[in-house]
Amino acid sequence: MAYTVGQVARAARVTVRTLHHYDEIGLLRPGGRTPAGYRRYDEADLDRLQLIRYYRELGFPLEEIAEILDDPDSDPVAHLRRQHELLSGRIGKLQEMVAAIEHAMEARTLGIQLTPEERFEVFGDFDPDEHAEEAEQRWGDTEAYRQSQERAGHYSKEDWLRNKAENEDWGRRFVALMDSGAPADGPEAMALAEEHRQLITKWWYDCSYEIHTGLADMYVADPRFTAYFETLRPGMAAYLNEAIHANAITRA
Amino acid sequence: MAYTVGQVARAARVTVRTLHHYDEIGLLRPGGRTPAGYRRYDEADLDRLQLIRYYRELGFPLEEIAEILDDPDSDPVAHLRRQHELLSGRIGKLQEMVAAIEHAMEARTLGIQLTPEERFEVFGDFDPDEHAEEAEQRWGDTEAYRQSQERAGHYSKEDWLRNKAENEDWGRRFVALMDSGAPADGPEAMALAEEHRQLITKWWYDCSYEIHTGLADMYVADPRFTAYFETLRPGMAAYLNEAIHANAITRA
DNA sequence: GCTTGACCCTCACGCAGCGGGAGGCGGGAG
DNA sequence: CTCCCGCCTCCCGCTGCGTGAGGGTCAAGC
Repeated sequence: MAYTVGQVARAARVTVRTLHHYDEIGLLRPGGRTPAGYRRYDEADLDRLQLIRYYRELGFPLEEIAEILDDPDSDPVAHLRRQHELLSGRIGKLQEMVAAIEHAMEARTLGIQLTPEERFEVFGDFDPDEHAEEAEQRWGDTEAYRQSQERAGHYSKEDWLRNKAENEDWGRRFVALMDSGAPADGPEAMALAEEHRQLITKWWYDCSYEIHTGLADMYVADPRFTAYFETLRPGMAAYLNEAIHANAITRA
Repeated sequence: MAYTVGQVARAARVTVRTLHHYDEIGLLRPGGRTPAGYRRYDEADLDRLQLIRYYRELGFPLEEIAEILDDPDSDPVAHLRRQHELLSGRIGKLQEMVAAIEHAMEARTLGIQLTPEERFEVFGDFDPDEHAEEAEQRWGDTEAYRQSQERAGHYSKEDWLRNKAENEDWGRRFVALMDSGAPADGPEAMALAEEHRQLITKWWYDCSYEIHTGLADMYVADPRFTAYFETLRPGMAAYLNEAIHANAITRA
């Protein structure tokens, strides 16, 4: 069974030009040609093109793909296996990016300023030694700097004010609940935790129970977030953390 | 607080040249310059660069990023929100690709040939009508074609033979179990299901319980896979499916 | 006050990975 | 025999930087 460039292009969702290019640079030479010079692709070519597409999707340069594919030491299965790993890695990285976005959004709502490193942390590993030491000199006394910048955030719009009002209203009711002595895993605390989750969903993004517990853990893990809640009411970070977890468990 | 190009470049994990480029094309103009002409970046520039990096990671061209960022109708939060959605979408797509890879690997182990469309299905939506009708003419009578190609697979190597032997051994024992009249959710069936999972892990990729049940469902959903198991022993596809599910539930 | 080394500046050319068009041949349907 | 679509081979253009060349700058140390 042989296919023309156009057929292959449509099936593989690439342009004819791309196939020409791959032919030119020797990455994917069609199995043969017709007397008139038309390219004829066979099954083996499709196999190869499939692998090429996956490697491209993963960001490999064409030359490197050619090397990988022409390596006699790796059979077709090895490629699939490898791509499986690479894809899993990519997914993990993207999930980190999602977490970073959530972190950034949460920081904004509370008016907390992130350090330059934190903003870009997710974009790659860099020498942690270099970081730990240089950070102090390069970005100044970060803690003091943060304090000064805190709540200086980047507000905008009118919605923003309503959002803030709703948040503060929720905060007052939450503090009142704590003062009442109600348990953190009781129905009232869980109700307010749920309301918190829905406030996030309403104003920011679709906050699942999983994401919500992730945020809750950050509230007690990241000192700046902890500090924020502790200023509202001592013990609030831990109390809120427990309430969110209790809520997530019973609702999910 | 102002930063030099070098500082920003290190923090954001881009090159100085890239920042120069962004300045040139107007995508990211530094907040100011020193008397000597040195670029000085401020916090707002870092904010913007962070967004740029995320959009780039998502494959947006620079010009489009500029448009998006300079759109007065979308505040900073809207960007984060948007990126959150886009990232989630990307993750979903990659997960489909992983599933496709697993599908391809499984097809290979059983010597089943995929159609050209199936190979590239994951790379984008295309008109399903066009597909359903044209597929028949363009790729020939697919069912007959598949039959003829079945088991003509792409074998290689020596490991391959050992793998095959182990698989067949497992198959014999599984058929024997079925003949014994043991229930599909009984301990022996679950033990063989577990062994199946570990064979995949040993020879192909790390097969979690989740992936395993996904495969099991494919065995009864995709007629070609069903056919394969049914030739070994009528009723085997459904029986194996149940065993795998039972195993996954009790072990996980 | 002078050197040194790390950092900054502005051109300017180059390269990958195609996009897109020009100009021309091939082939099957009518 | 003609029409039209699909194929062919140049070839120029674009994006997103990499990589110097050639030359100023600034903080540190002597």
